[in-house]
Amino acid sequence: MSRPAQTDLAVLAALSIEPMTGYTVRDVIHTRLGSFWSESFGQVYPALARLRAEGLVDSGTGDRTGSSIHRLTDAGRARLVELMLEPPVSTRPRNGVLLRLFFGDAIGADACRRLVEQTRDRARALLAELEVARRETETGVDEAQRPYRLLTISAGEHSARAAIAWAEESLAVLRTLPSR
Amino acid sequence: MSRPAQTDLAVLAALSIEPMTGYTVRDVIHTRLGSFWSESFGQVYPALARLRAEGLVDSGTGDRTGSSIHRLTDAGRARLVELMLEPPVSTRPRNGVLLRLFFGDAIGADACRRLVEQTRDRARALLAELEVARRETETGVDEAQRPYRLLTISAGEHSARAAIAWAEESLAVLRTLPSR
DNA sequence: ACAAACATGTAACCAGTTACATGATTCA
DNA sequence: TGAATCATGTAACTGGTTACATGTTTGT
Repeated sequence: MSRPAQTDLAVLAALSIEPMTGYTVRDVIHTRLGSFWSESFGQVYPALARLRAEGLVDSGTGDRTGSSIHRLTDAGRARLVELMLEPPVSTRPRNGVLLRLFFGDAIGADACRRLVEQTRDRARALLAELEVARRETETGVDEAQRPYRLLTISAGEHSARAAIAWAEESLAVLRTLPSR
Repeated sequence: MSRPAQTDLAVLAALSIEPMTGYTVRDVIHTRLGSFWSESFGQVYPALARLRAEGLVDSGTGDRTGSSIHRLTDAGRARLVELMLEPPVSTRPRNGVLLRLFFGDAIGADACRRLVEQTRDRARALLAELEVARRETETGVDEAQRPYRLLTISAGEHSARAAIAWAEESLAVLRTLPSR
């Protein structure tokens, strides 16, 4: 995969839902894909300019003064499929909580407990969000897309439930260790 | 957290196990923390130079010509604790598999199935690695550190098992969808 | 003798965030 | 009227990877 093809993919994919402004592209990515993807405005706007220059999106004037609505061209749709079929780029892992727990003896069980509790609470919050997303998807999404969307929600649910189970087990262990 | 404090933390933490060369620092991070952390040589060597300049590590000559053994100073040990107690920096999520599955309708169930199978196979391989790590940790690690190390192994196991369960469920769903 | 592993470091590049600068529209 | 949201874009920075360049030691 060439340049910031990751961002290109996400932007083209967002536009495949429907034509929208750059602001909305970022917003859709943020709110709908937020649990597994992210883009900043600083990425989205240059990406749109690049994609427009390559003829992959076509930008018309939007509702407001100065705003533009971007829509996929046929070439853009083809490029989207092309990028989708490329092997996913896996970013190197960087889990600050696990790094700290691995060397947890240096800060003691109490400090570690707080980290684990935070992880658990975030997983719970995510699970609650996913519950909402699941309901919305089961009613408000096109039948062809629905099973795919549900797959990603299910991934989040499995992962969040695993995190909660791990956190609870870990807290039980940490309570038996010296607090430092 | 200031400059590349993430890398400083990982390097100082590695050196807290025992004094070692830069090469070994990277190797320890790669092999022992590999499932949740990563550093490249291009990060480790400049970090060591910086930490040495700040008096946080002390570098003596190693076994080979040109090699140096780095060890934590008292200031380095204090800095390590300081960094460990700072809130973990969470990197924004970027899961290429879920991004593709969300828009899976564009490439069809067959292509998605391959992605899910790959995810499942990787999780299985990780689980096997963690099994080895668990055995090594249960026998070969200092009693004070052992429970903390096991916590991180357990996190990997929970997450891998969740990924496998999700993948199997998802494959069942995908088999019912048109292949495109 | 040769390959693999150990060892160090730099330079170029790239991906991505944050902050800044600016302004329009909507709604309470 | 003022705050929140919608909207666009740039610039500086930073965190990180990859590739390059170089050489030693160990083990087969």
